[in-house]
Amino acid sequence: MVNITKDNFSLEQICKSGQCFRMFQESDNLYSVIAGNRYLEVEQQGNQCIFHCDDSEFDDFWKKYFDLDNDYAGYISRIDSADEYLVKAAAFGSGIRILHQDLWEMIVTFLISQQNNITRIRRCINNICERYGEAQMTPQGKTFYSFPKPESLSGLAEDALMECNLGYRSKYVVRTAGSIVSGDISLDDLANMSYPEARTELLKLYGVGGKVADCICLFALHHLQAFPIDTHINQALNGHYQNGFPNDRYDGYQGVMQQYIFYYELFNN
DNA sequence: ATACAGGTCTTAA
DNA sequence: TTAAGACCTGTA
Repeated sequence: MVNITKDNFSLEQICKSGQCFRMFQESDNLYSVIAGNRYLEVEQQGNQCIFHCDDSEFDDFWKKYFDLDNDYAGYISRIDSADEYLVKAAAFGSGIRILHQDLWEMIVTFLISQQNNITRIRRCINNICERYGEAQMTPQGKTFYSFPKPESLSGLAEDALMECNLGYRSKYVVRTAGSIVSGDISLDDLANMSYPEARTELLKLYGVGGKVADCICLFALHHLQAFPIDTHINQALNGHYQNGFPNDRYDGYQGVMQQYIFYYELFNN
């Protein structure tokens, strides 16, 4: 067990924020997270958190996964006080963190996310994990499924994932898996690229456009300057930033602001 | 019923 | 180069 005190950290907000679809609310204050072959349970009450793992696993993996060493209070403090909308949005979602998630998982997840809703995206991810992932066992004897590897999906018929409810996105995922397995696109190379390089490279994948590429850059590669523009963000831009979002002011961490806006647009009544 | 979800691709001017 | 249309499917 690892017990920490942390401000600007909310499991509830992270779970709802639509960046991770392998995090589940088990009860009021208890959440579970699957990342690769790892399974974690975390409890939170106020700013007190208990991670159900040992010190070394926390230090080696989960601390980075939850971006716990980053100064989110600092990001919030630098918000233009004249920007009432952003001030409110950041206050509303002040416990959000940009997670460090697996690159391949984020590619598939955000291929599936397009023209889709969060509830259904969760179901799609669960379906492909149960159908094509590997069954794993927690020390407590609970079964969970790992995320399927590219090799597990690349050989499928292009419409095979429609049985997992992916709809027309099935062929995007199957073809993209093929691009990875063939070596046409290298996950290792992507991980070592700058934001503009990685974004350009990701756009070569079938089904990946600008918005999905930005989500992958933000949630897997941790390029915090990525600013995915979807239908909700567009609405906010039209309503509050008719001269465009002030990227210069938030240079290098626009992605954090994007998450506050996205979360506010979705969940503020 | 009908519009809409964390869009992208294809085709036609 | 830009602009409509098509696309799976559950939810409200």
